[in-house]
Amino acid sequence: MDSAMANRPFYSVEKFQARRSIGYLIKRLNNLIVPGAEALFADAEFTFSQWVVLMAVRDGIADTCGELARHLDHDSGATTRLVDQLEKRGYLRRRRSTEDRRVVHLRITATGRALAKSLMPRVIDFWNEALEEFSPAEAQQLIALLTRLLARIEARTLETRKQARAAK
Amino acid sequence: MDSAMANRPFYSVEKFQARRSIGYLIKRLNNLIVPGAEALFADAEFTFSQWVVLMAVRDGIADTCGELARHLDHDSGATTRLVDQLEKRGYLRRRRSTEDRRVVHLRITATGRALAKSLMPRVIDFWNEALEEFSPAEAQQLIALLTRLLARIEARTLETRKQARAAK
DNA sequence: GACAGATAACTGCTCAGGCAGATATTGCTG
DNA sequence: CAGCAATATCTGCCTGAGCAGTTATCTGTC
Repeated sequence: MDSAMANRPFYSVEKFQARRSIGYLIKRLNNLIVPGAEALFADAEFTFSQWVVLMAVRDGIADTCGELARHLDHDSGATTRLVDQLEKRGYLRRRRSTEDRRVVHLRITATGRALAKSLMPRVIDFWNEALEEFSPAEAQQLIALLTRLLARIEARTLETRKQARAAK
Repeated sequence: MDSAMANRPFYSVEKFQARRSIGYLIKRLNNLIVPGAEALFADAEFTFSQWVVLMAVRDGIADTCGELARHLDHDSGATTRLVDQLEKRGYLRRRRSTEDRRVVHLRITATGRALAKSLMPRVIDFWNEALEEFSPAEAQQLIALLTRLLARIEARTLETRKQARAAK
């Protein structure tokens, strides 16, 4: 569980192979998972992004549009439109904050909660099937490694953006 | 290295948390990696997708448009246009096959090879920095786990598509 | 308390990428 | 060898998402 010490570089120009590149693997996984998940929601006409937003609000990961956009590394404009749709269909509700009148708080409605609950088993089954040949320890490890990598790349991204802003 | 035996389900409806979901982690990583990589190529006006295509052709992962689309789990129409751009800029070349006149073979040009070579160090550095706190064993493990998961989900996707086609 | 700078949400513009259909070619089957 | 299904590529269309700019609000400074 403890993080390792600094090492010499993992990749090198000579030995690099696309197939063993994490970026390649993640891109392909994403390209498969998104439509795969959307197929699960086909009868509800639900997008994977919409699902993620609904779950993020339900689980209290994000309370406002901005937080949502930051937590999902998503454009804030696109997030606004995503929330528009979910609100129009009655799964979320917007409420202007009283403390800071710029922000709009998001809350899942009873309908939204019911929908999330009814779709959840499909998602669970999808992932359990995908992980069928993984031991619990391996699944845990995969999640832990991805989480660490995410934190690392997130920090790097913030750093880069800060530099870009300072350059202006 | 050996794969584990069948287990009871890893996820359950009660304990599911978005933050611990592999789909969520992969989506976020993808959302960070794609623009991050594109920033590396900014001066070459290169897309991450274009980079992946160029590398796939260079490394012989794919020889034709169709293979490319399959290997990257990408739309074939979009792939055509990607190749259009890379060809127009002189990085790839199309050549109609003589054995099967439907297929168009792809080959990287000297210019394309030179570009790939010149950009490679940036990509290597990006990933080595991202993996700085991972031991070589951990990095290997992450790649191995992602590869297994990819194979699994890929098989499932093919199965699903076959069923969908049979239903017609 | 006026002004500057930051932040939240939203809107118009543009474009990559997915979907469905068109065309050319091949292979299979009777 | 006629006909039909499958395959490879390409094209038109449309949606989703990123970018830049707008408005409203807040915070900090002098």
